[in-house]
Amino acid sequence: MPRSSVSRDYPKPSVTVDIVLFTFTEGELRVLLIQRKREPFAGYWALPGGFVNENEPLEAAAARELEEEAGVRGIYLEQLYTFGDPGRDPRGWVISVAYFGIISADQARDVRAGDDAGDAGWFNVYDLPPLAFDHERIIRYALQRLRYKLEYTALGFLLLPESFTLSQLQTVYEIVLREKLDKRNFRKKILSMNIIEETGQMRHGDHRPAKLYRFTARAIELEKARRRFP
Amino acid sequence: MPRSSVSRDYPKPSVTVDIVLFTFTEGELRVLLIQRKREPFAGYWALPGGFVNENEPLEAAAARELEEEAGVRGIYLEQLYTFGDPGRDPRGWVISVAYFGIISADQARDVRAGDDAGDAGWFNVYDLPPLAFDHERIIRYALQRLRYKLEYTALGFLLLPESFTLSQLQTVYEIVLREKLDKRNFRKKILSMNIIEETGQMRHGDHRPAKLYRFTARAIELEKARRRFP
DNA sequence: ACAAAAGTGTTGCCCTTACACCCATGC
DNA sequence: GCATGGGTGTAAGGGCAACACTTTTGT
Repeated sequence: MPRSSVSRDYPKPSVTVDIVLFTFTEGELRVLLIQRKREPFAGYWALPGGFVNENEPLEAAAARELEEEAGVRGIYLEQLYTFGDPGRDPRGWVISVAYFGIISADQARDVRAGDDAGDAGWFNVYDLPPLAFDHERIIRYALQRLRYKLEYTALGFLLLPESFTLSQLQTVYEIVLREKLDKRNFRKKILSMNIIEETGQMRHGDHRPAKLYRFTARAIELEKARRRFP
Repeated sequence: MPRSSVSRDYPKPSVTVDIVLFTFTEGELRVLLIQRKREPFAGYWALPGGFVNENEPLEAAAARELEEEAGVRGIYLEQLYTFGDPGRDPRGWVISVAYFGIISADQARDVRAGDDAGDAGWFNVYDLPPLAFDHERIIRYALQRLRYKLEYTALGFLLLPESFTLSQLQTVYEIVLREKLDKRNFRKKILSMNIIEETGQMRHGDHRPAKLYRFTARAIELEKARRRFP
């Protein structure tokens, strides 16, 4: 058998990107889904995504699809996994590079269905509608990654609005990790990381007002440093 | 712009797999490289790998390429990252799904150059020859992953022969992590994990004989459990 | 005044780290 | 007998988990 060469005329796969975009609103961890207009899986909900253009970096393709289908830009994205199992797309040989993204509750409000996509909507990740392709599996994997990142990076803040209370932050952790946390220990841990600071403002609700915090520039630098690779 | 569809005649990329296969022999952490016979980069060393066949699972493609180019089977493999930057292959649009693998010193001895590839050789990962494509970057990333796995999984054993001394194991850790470790603390830590057991044999060398250990079935189960996803 | 969430410290335990000497063998 | 790597224990410090009450506000 001759050594493979790019110039041969062997079949090539279609390559897509799919994005699992998380946010946290109304006390729920939610994923962005787009309702499919066309077969296969017309009417089903699916992850935003689409075909990669020639000579387009993969992450750029993910960012472009998010902008086209949901009208959002400047999102935190990282590569999740590449799915290439035969049969994952009934149309033929399609390899999908899945991305994982986080968007703040503030930004999530700007999401609108794009021109060339169906309706866009945010769904509770623990209560999803039937999904197209292998997208449920992709979301499960992304959720695992999100948990893991929350456990030992400072990434939780990307899910929240710019200023937030410690109780809100704790709720995010509890819902993502699906476990109850001790209030005092949680506060100690987060404060000792030096990644948040008081804004000086208070949030007034039904009861005792709560201090508002924001993430420090340092937290953002830390996360960038962690991403120096690849 | 119409929504993308598989049936359209847009260009498709070639998709390859590249495998970063590590082993540990003669006191060095080594990577398997194949010398290229053809342009581009003829004469350069490169990662084993090649084109994915139609409807072939990606990991199966990686395993097949390792067998074709190096004659080894049954290797531990996991997906590393997908590289798709424009210009990474001078022949055109090529997306590569990189895999990360570990092979024991025992198995590494069976490696031979495959029929359709150039010479195969093991290279010290800290002293690599000039590499084709972006393969140096891929190896750097794989090395980061290897370190990270060693720090909190029991995967180091895959690099060693079936039975080994604690000093050998410590050397592996020291060379992979590039840091000197305390002998007593290292032993305490490894033994407390319950992942190795004495074989009852001793290794006789120049000096005081050393107990030989093997990894327990439990260690292997632990690692499988960790891989339940995706 | 009361309901509800905000906020606050201490203790015990475990795990990690630092550290130095004797042992068994080959030559 | 000596050179060489093999093998062993302990103490101090830091980080993590468990745990309950007071404060502040809105109604």
